[in-house]
Amino acid sequence: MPRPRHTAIREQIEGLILSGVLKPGDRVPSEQELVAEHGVARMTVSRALSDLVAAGLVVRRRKAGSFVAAPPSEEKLLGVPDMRETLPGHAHAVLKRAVRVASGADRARLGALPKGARVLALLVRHDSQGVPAAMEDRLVSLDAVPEAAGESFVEAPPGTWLLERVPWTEAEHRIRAAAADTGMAAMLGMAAGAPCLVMERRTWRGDQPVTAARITWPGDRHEVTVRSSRGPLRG
Amino acid sequence: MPRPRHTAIREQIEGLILSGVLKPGDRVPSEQELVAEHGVARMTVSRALSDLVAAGLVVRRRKAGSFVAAPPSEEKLLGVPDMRETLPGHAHAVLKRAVRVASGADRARLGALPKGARVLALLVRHDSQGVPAAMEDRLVSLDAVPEAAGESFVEAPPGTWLLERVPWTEAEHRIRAAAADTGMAAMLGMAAGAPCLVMERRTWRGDQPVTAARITWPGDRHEVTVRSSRGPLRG
DNA sequence: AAGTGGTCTAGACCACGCG
DNA sequence: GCGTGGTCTAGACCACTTC
Repeated sequence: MPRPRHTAIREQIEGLILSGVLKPGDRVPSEQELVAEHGVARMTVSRALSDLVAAGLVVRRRKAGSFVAAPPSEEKLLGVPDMRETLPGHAHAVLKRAVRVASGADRARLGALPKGARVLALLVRHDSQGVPAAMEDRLVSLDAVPEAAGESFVEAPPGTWLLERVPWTEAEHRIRAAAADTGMAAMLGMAAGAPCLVMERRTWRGDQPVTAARITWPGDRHEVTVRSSRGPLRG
Repeated sequence: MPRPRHTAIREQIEGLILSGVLKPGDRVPSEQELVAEHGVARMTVSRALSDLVAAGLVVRRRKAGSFVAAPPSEEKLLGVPDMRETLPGHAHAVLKRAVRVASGADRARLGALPKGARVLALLVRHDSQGVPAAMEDRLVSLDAVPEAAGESFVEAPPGTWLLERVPWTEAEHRIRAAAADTGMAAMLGMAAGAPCLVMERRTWRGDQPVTAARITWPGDRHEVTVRSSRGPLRG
């Protein structure tokens, strides 16, 4: 069986979700509909849908149907929650905002982009109770998220905004410690040379790069936590 | 169906693995044997075994049978691979080694331990090509891993040794940046006050704490990377 | 009440790979 | 070759939840 039929059915729906045709909350076909469409037994489509549940792409509710799942919160992505949720009294300010054709450096950060692709570059300061808490330096691929070009990110910071809209399949985080340079120290209200936690996060939708963010926290004011368990089981 | 039968079957085998009755590489009953034992259809036990594959506890090979999976490498646990694999020319030295009744501080680090439980405390320096690369400060619960009491950790460093022997189900990592104090700076051959990456890792087997490690790297010589993808699918 | 998913059965055929 | 797992079928009964 080179191509299990449940795999084909799963991938078809997966494609609809990852391509954005089906958005979070949208209904996906019921088992009966899929049985009729593909001419297979119900257990076969049930397996396809169960696998999508295990992948976190779909949630199923009896009587209601199956729906595209909301993307996992940044909280679950890593222990770097939505800034708005962890930082008490969170506020943010967009310091720079530019749309440009991706430079070589942009392509190095974001990954393989087509020549001439446009990106949105953002510099955001996050405050907690009036005190600077983190700097966020972010690139967004406008190929992947064209609607970001018209967004001001005044209401929701870019991380939150993106996670609400763009399904991702792969994420990479690189975390290191670095001494604050004078510019960073000034923006974060700390001594130059003091330790900072620097996280670079990149996310993809399939093979397509979505966004790359470098977030810098004063070392003594933040901690990243990652929890893992062996294997989420199916629903 | 308050208790699906495939769940009961899965949990029975899960228990054998997590309790250590079945060790990595051991054979688990074949589908036929489980069918006979539980009096269910083959698809039902197949589902139980598939779920164990998804959880990473079991691997299945046609004709050969199903086997307890090798625990994921530290590499996969987080991007903090086995020191021996990433650090070129790795060597390690056990600087301190003590068995003691868990102190209050030990219990705080390791989590809920019975009163009077004994722990193994280790201080290990990791070198790369003769240069100090990281310090490891570790506690091991001797309730969870009694055989650690008689181990010298000369051949394999404790992280490697533990991962080869103890199946874990939960892991937590906390990562922060800190300035090196004078003692740490001296041991790692760096300037006092320079940024360090500090990772605290704790692992559990079920509810039982297994080990807690605090690993400190010079900030400019190491980076932690975490890769996640949405949902491993079943095998 | 009716539609949906969750589970289960008792078969079946096939692919793979160890012996 | 033959035991194992991988997939699939065409039914079935039940639980849950919305309608």
